[in-house]
Amino acid sequence: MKKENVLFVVGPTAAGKTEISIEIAKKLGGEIVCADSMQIYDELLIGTARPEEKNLQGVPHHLLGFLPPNADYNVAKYQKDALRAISEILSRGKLPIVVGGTGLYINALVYDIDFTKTAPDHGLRDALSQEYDEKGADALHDKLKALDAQSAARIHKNDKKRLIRRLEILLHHDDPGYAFRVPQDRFSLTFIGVSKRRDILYRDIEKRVDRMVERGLEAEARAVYEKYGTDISAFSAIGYKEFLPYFKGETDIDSVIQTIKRNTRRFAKRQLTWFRREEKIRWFFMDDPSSRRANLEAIFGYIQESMR
RNA sequence: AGGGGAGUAGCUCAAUUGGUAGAGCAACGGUCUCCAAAACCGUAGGUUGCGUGUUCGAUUCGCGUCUCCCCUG
Repeated sequence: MKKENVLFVVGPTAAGKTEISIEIAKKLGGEIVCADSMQIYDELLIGTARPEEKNLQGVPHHLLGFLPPNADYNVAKYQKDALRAISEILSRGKLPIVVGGTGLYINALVYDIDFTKTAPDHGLRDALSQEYDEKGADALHDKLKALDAQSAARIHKNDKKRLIRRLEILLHHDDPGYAFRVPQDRFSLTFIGVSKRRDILYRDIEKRVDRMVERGLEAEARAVYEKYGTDISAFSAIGYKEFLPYFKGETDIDSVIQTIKRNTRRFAKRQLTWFRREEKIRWFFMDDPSSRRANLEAIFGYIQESMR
């Protein structure tokens, strides 16, 4: 039986994924599934560059702004939600187009990862965290080495979060051998990478941040801050957390804007690093707005060829 | 013009009594399987403005020169 097609549109922030994915959806009869860890939250509109309703052009979008900012969310939940959205879209005979720049969320759909047998144990995590702080990084890292040398080699001792998570899994299942990065085989996947030459991407990031500020980013960040405080994962979004010192009167707005630009640039770089590893991605560079049409044609061509 | 101060990494600045240069930011590479716009690791970069003198040895001291800043005219 022929596997069903799922299209992925990935790439760094500010490269133009949103616009292109809508064009693809219109042309191929698709529906979009958000794979962006911050655009899933409601009330973060400007700063996450979430497409506005009026710009969706009738293309159905899923998992976009569907959670309150104080929701407790993670990859495991995302995987479940996204897979459900994908099945629903397929059942309507439409093409699912997963669009976003959150590599981990993408991987939860691309690789065969079962989160259900490794549910988080917060008590154990706290205990391990305390042990890490008291006995030092080496102590926990040695512990991991004894249980699973392979993971220990991959996880740096200072990477507290992963160290603890890995130990958590191992202490719950004494089987250290788990398959890492095994491709899923339910769907036939096609990957479009949308990017720009580095200097152009950086320039466009700065322009976009300036535009966000003009559109009222400060007020939006303040509203989220006053309503939910800082202790929610949504407030770790770039474009929000940077306002904290400003709200406390410790710095001026210009330095906030500079920091947002800097953090966005760093973020884009990390995204590029992440996706660089995926060899199946076919990259398209949107450096020049005047060649937009030609790029779209090339993308359509590639999709057609790939999904045959 | 005179007096004073400063020239060191792309930027802002360090460098104990002279022992051939460090940090933050920026840049670049990488990791990533339940907070991921998070968290973490790493790399590179400088004829210390230029010339000259003293010295075993000069970013450091002397002289000259160029540039910038401040003050006075």
